[in-house]
Amino acid sequence: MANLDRSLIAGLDVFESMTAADLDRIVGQARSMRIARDQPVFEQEQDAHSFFLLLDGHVRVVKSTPDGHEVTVRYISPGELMGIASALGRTTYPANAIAAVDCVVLAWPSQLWPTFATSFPNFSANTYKTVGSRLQDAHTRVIEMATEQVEQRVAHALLKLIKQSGRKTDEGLMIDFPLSRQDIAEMTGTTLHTVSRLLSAWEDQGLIKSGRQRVVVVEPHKLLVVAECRTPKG
Amino acid sequence: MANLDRSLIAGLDVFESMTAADLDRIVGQARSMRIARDQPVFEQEQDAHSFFLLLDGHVRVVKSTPDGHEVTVRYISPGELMGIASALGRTTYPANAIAAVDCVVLAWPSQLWPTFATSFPNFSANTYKTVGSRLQDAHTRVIEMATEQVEQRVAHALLKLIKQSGRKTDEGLMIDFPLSRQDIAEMTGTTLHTVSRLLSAWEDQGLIKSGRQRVVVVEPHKLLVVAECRTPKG
DNA sequence: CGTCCATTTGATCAGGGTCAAGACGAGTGG
DNA sequence: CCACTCGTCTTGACCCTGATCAAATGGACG
Repeated sequence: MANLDRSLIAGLDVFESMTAADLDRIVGQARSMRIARDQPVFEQEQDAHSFFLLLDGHVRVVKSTPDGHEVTVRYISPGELMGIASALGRTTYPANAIAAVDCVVLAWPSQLWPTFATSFPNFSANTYKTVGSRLQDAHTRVIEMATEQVEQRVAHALLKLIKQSGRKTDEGLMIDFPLSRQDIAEMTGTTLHTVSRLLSAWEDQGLIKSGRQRVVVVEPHKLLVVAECRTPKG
Repeated sequence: MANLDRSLIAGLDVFESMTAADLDRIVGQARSMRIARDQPVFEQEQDAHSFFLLLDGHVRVVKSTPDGHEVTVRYISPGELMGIASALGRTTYPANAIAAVDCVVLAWPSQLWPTFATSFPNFSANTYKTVGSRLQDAHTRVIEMATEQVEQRVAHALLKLIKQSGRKTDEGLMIDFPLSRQDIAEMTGTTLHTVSRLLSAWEDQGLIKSGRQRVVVVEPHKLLVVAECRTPKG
């Protein structure tokens, strides 16, 4: 619980242009936690006692519907905030956050937020900028779901994932956490069957390589052509 | 441009628990504008010079895609903020805002936001609460698009509209601004043809009455049954 | 009275969901 | 080290929802 150093968070976007002293004050009130793969960081409808910063790993944010569907809202990468319900006046978390791999997170009690917001206006502004871009992302997804074919949505989803979590390998850009066909289906509003067919077709065309819970994009450029292909409705 | 009184905004959610003096200071820096029906309040990609409060009327917020699609993000009702890009660190508006009927709005220059945020913490917190619920709405729509049939999405859309803009009449709850089949289609990611067929069917069943750009929900309860009907995928 | 736009309705058809079955690979326990 | 099991992935066949194409109807307004 001790020995947290400001070097953990210095350099991250949300802490941009803050003094070392402020970073110390912030980090000093955090506790760090390890979350094992497939374990929740926080859960939908739970009391939002803390907000979090992902230091290492990848977290999947999923909303469950009453009728048993799961829709993946986004993946969180290292350096990103999550569970910031308190900054938006909510008292419960709106979704489940599941560790896609073993993770390390920092956690602050939610009741610190009002103090942080007034004491560190830069931090506050950067946080709301994050919120703004997530709102933007959500609207983009609504638009994709409304106007694009499944093939384009899946292509866009893969491109987004390699942009935010792509790791260069000799074969191409690998998504560096386990990602099943089912996971992709939950991101794009389709079924694992359709995703499987699409990935198989793309593999035949040499656009990607894939295996069990693993996807490598070999030809991002050509995949982008698929994603932007105009065969819309309307 | 003068004669703006705090009574215009007192009592609105976003100005909850603020003093008369603060309301005066805020309203004193606004200018009021009339926007004629079908005219823009602000436009996508434009420099976000101002943020707005809708005093009277209804505004449709629409995103246009490069390939000519239009997706309606939400309708704004009197008392709601809009164009608050500046509060989220954006410099341009993310969407078009079109007056669905003749409107009256208050406008503040965007550069006032940082001052407002620090001077009126209640106003700031309430604004971010609004942002939070819009993020929530956006995610709800993603989930609807991913898991529901068109019929259920259209039913949900109508129910949302009567909840936020329903006016009681002797026939039922009327959506009190012009709303075409095309408008409903743009909210739900379908076509005007499908919407027309659904509304016709519902009219035959006595759930609604409708006409040119006009929808009255006669049996909200039964419509809710349609909206919640479980015939999902997965 | 004529024009324009919103709406209705029918016919067709394909994208992709559903159902079904099997193959593959990883981890486990004997 | 091997057999077994379980979860992921693949692939085929079928069919339904809802998009597309086409055309007619009906108000509203000048």
